[in-house]
Amino acid sequence: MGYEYYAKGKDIVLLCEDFDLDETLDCGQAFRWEKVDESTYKGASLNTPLTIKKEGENTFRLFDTTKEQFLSVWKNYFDLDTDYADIKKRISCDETMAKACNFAGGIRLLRQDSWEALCSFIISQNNNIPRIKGIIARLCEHFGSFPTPKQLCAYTPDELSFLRAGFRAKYIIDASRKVESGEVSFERLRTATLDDARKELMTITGVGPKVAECALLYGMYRTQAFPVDVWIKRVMESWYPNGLPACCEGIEGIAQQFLFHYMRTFASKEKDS
DNA sequence: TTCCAGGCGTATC
DNA sequence: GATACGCATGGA
Repeated sequence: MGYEYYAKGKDIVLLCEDFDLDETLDCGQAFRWEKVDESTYKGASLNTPLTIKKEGENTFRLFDTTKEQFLSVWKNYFDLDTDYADIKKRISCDETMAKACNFAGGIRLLRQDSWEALCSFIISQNNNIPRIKGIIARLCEHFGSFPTPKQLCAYTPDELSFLRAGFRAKYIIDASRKVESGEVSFERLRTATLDDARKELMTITGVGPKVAECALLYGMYRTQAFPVDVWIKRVMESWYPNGLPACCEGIEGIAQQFLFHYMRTFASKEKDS
């Protein structure tokens, strides 16, 4: 288990199992990654950019990355200290879960910045992925990197019209104000009960049950959080009418990632045939 | 043209 | 507390 890494020139070479770039970076949990060729993604976490390329089976290159950057940013972001082989083994307690884990075995739950994730999922509501990515790209371009709550709360919705975020502009401003003032505290959200954390997030205008759940799972690594969208609704209706199996307890959100991917591909194949 | 996209706020009952 | 409807924008 685990991973290894070493510096090679200006880059970091990473040896890591259970890691697929498409399944992890292009699956709707993060919106700043762009596929630049068959094996390479370019993106960022907050203000740290990265180009990462798959160079071989379980081998990746992180371009222009120091050991310090790798240890302080990317090791955590890609959740490298978590043993996904062990997780998949644990949650493969019935045929459906086993198939889902086997189908997209390289999914990892990213440990994204809390603010960046909250902001991104506010933008995601009633929206499609290309547009979500466009709005976030314009946001980062305007501020030079992902804006802090302090930077954003100085703006009015009109001044953010360049984002073309529509009715969501006022929502991200309200979020920035509540985070900046401490009315919403990520430190609290990470340690509070899940229900208290949900309630606190939903004091933000434009944050309902779905966005709160996504922020908790993708931005605070609250692995019990379980966002239910149309795909997961289908999963539950057709495969788990009585809820997820007990082996998923505590990591329902990670199980959700595997099931989401499995159902989407399953459904598109049904459509083709 | 109309519909829809990883929803939410508001009005109404 | 349940249900319908509008909402900005842009691609299909």
